[in-house]
This record gives sequence, C-alpha cells and structure tokens, in this order.
Amino acid sequence: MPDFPTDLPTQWATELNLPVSVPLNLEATLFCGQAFRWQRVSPEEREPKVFQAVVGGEVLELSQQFSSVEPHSPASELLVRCTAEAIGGEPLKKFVPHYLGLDDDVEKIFPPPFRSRYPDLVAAAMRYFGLRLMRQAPFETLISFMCAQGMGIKLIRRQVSLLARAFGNPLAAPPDLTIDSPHENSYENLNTSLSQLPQIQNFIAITAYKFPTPEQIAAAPVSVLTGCTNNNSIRAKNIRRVAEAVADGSLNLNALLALRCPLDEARETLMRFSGIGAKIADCVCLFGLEHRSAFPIDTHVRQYLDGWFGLKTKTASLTPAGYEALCNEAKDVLGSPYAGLAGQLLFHTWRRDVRHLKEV
DNA sequence: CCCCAGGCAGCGC
DNA sequence: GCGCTGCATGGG
Repeated sequence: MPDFPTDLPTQWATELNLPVSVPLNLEATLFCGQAFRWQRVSPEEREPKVFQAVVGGEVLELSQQFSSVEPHSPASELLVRCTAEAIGGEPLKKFVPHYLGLDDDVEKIFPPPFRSRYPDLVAAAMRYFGLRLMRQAPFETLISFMCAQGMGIKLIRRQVSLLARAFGNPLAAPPDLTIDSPHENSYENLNTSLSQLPQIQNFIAITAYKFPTPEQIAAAPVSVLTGCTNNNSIRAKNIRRVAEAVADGSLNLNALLALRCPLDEARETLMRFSGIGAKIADCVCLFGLEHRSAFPIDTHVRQYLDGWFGLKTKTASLTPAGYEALCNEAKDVLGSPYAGLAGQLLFHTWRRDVRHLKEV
C-alpha cells in the first residue's frame, strides 16, 4: 500500500465548510467513470475520505463530513480546500455545488412507473443515491473520452495522466516530493517516466500538472502524443486534429453547451471529427457540456440494457442506426427527465454490483 | 492461450 | 444498411 503524504500540495488559499442540503454521494460521483483525474489521497478505510484533482488549473480538495449517522443523509458538509480563492471567476462557495451538479433533483431520476416496474433494480441503485453528474471542463472531457475507445478505465486514467504530465504546465510541487523534470515538459524523459508510472501515478501525475491547453496539444509532436495514447498513433493524430480545431476557433466548445445549443446539434458537430463517434460525443455532451439528456451507450450499458430491460439489438456490432434506436428505446423505458443521470447511476450499479469491477 | 475493456473508421458486400 | 477488420495493451 502506498505511503500517503498527509498534506499534499503547497499552501491552501481557501478552506471552507460548505453545508449541503441535498443528497450527495461524493465518492460515487468522483469515481463512477465520468472523471479521470480525481484521486483519493487519504489512507484506505480512513474517514472522512479526502479527494483531490486539478480543477480549473488549481488543486481542489474535497472531503465529506456527514452531520448524521445516516450514510446518505441529505444533510452533510463538504470540507473544501483549494490553492485559489475562486475557479473560473466564481468563488468556491458557488463553484463547487455547480461543478458537482448539486442542482439536479435526484428524487426524480426514477419516475414512479419505473419504480413500480423495477423495484429491485431501483433498490440496488439506491445504494449509490446521490451520485451526481459533474460539470467538467469541456476540452479536458473531450480529449479524455477520445482516449476511451476500447480501453479499461484504468488505462484511460493513465493516458490522461500522461497527457497532463507531458504537455500540461506543472503546478507548484510540495517540497518533500521530487518530480523528475518538473521545470519543462521534457519529451525525452517520457519513456523512463512510463516505466515509473505505477509509482508516480498515485498522485504526482494527478495533482501536479494542469490539463494541457488546446494550444499545447496542438503543438505536440505526434510521436510524443502517441506515447501518451497507448501507442495508438491514429488516436494521437485524431486528438491533435481536434485540439488544433479548438485552438484555431473552428471548434467552439462553449457554443455547444446545453444552454446555447440542442443536443443533436452538439453531437453532430463533434461527430464530424475523425475519432469521435456517437458514444464519445454523448459522453462529452453529458459530462462536459451539461446536456442532461445525453445517453451514451458503451459495452456496459449495452449489457445492462439487455440484462435488466431485455433491450437487444439485432446486429452483433452496434451500428450507427442501431445506436440511435437503442438509445431511444432506453429513454422510453426509463421515462426519466434525467435520462443521462439515470443511465450513469445504472452504469455504476452494473459495474460495481453485477460485474464486481472494483477498479475505477 | 483466450476474451474483454466507457469504439471508431474503412472497407466490401 | 450490415458485418468484418485493424488499431494497442493490460488484466482476468
């Protein structure tokens, strides 16, 4: 078991207690596969659990203190620490609840007809009640899910860490932890760092580097980028092309936010790029662009749609038309105003309690 | 050795 | 529109 430092980064600019009056399952929210840079930094079994990530270019730390013994009691308190006082111009008191998606009404995830039809399933999913849809940085979400095709979540996390390490700006490092070559993004050290990654990825790669800007990835040599993308050069080239488009303004992610743009238009825009299909576009829309009705279908979702609801597809492989059809059928069965959140909750339940996948 | 992982594009039919 | 294949690698 790794030796966890007690207080990782530098000085905190802000520490605050944030009362939370709605259900929140912080651990499930951070580790249900929608975010890849969050890390638990407290020792195993220690309560409260402490989590860190680089968010908005700053280190954000969250831990949840419950005000009652009930594990999912609506009343809880978040201990928030950050290396800045605000993120994206917003004070943390406003930013954190918005970032964690606490404004969604989780009581409405499963409407009464669904509850009465699938009582056992709903009961099982309630174990993760309070799982939320986060509002993550669009570009980071986009690149992260482009790394996701045919990979396990563990491998996705590694790719995202490598990208940050190779191309992102380093944050101020804690004095007792030495990072090899934190001063510059030294490409020539990447191969050695690959072998050291099992050791360093526990925290350094997660909390010591900002996620690269579009400009940084657009300027990256494809060969080095390939080293970060599981040695898949096609994926590296696709990622570079997308980063170039964001950097030169031809792809404006902010214009695709749910407030400004319907879901169909956002996913069509994303799917014009090589390397982005329906599933990845839906993930970006759901986790990075606030499209609450997006419903990504991956191999796990396909499995539970079949196993729990009997929704099968005629074809072995999920064709574009088959994807859209299955998507609509799933939304019909759920009948939920929060289809995306319902899907994510079921995704997590399937992986944890049916497939028994512990690793995130 | 096998198969599977938060898939997608390019091809032949 | 459908189905097969390449892409890469770690883990069960």
